[in-house]
Amino acid sequence: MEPSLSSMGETKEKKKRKGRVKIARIEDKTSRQTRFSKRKSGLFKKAFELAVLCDAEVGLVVFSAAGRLHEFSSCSSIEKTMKRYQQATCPEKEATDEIVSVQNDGRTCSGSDLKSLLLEISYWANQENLEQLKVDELAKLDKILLDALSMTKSRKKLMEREGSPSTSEENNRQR
Amino acid sequence: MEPSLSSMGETKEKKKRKGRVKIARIEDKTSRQTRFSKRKSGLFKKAFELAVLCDAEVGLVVFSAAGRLHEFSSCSSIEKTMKRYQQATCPEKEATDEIVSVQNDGRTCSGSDLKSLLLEISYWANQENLEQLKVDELAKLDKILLDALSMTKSRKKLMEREGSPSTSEENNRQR
DNA sequence: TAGGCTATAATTAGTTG
DNA sequence: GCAACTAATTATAGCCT
Repeated sequence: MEPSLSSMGETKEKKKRKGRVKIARIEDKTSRQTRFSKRKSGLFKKAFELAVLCDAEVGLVVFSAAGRLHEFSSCSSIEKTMKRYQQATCPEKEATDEIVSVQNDGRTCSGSDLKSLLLEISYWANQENLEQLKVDELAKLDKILLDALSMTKSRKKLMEREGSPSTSEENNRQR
Repeated sequence: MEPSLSSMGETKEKKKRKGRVKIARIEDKTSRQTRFSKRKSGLFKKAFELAVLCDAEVGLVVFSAAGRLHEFSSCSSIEKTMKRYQQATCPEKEATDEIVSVQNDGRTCSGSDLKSLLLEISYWANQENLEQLKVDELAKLDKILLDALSMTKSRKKLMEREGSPSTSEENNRQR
């Protein structure tokens, strides 16, 4: 079974999966396509199972890197789910798209909201020209990361001290 | 509720999962909610991984049995994905444009690592119970933030050394 | 190119605190 | 009802046909 080229300069084995899968863009096109096909099947299966097991309504839309559309819907159509989605989110239109406009001047993030920091980061993640950030942009991103980090840090400390979350938050629907 | 194991010297099975999971509506309400919570997390994670690994655009909307909305988007907003979906499914418009088709292709790889990290962070931003992260989850997020930070740091250093504001060497493969 | 195989990684059902 | 743990199932990366 062992073909040739066993001259590996590596110190370790190179046969089976070496360790945990690194979640980063697969550069090899063929491999990426294969992975996409397999993982898409898996994702759809999971979506289906969630819908059936838990009596949920699931709408799922996926565009491959090549731009091809794949969809799954637990009910008659995705559009139906989408309408419901819009009704649920648009009694008052806010958030979502507005994230973009949250430009950080440096002190807006008073540290009370980790989520908004992370959302801000996700804004940067979607920048097309991430590779060509200018120095000041980079500095901004840097600061946000630092802020988020200090927030997780302090929260961790808090939890260790208390030993219990003790967040008796309401489970009722917020909006 | 099983009091305890009196005689566990048996050679047979313990009383763990008995067999494959049957995909059918979970009747017990408590159990259903628990399963929902766990599986929803899993589904979102898979969606996120597909997006990053395969450079896909994923939009996911879930309504729980109780009618609560949960959403995930690999880009800034689900609505964006939805617009693309509608364009893709309604060819009756006209063939005016091929806008949708080539949007994310041909990105450079130098920014990919940072981008992946930021995307990973945006996955956390989509977590609804961000306020109540568990210790190990918090640690994970922490690590990602640190990674991203070290990456912005090193890039900043690189830029300072070169003295040019941007695109010194990237100019070649600007496509 | 796509489908199968298999060992290993990852998810999760069931339970306990 | 959530969080941690464990065992068992399930998904899948890497090969191979």
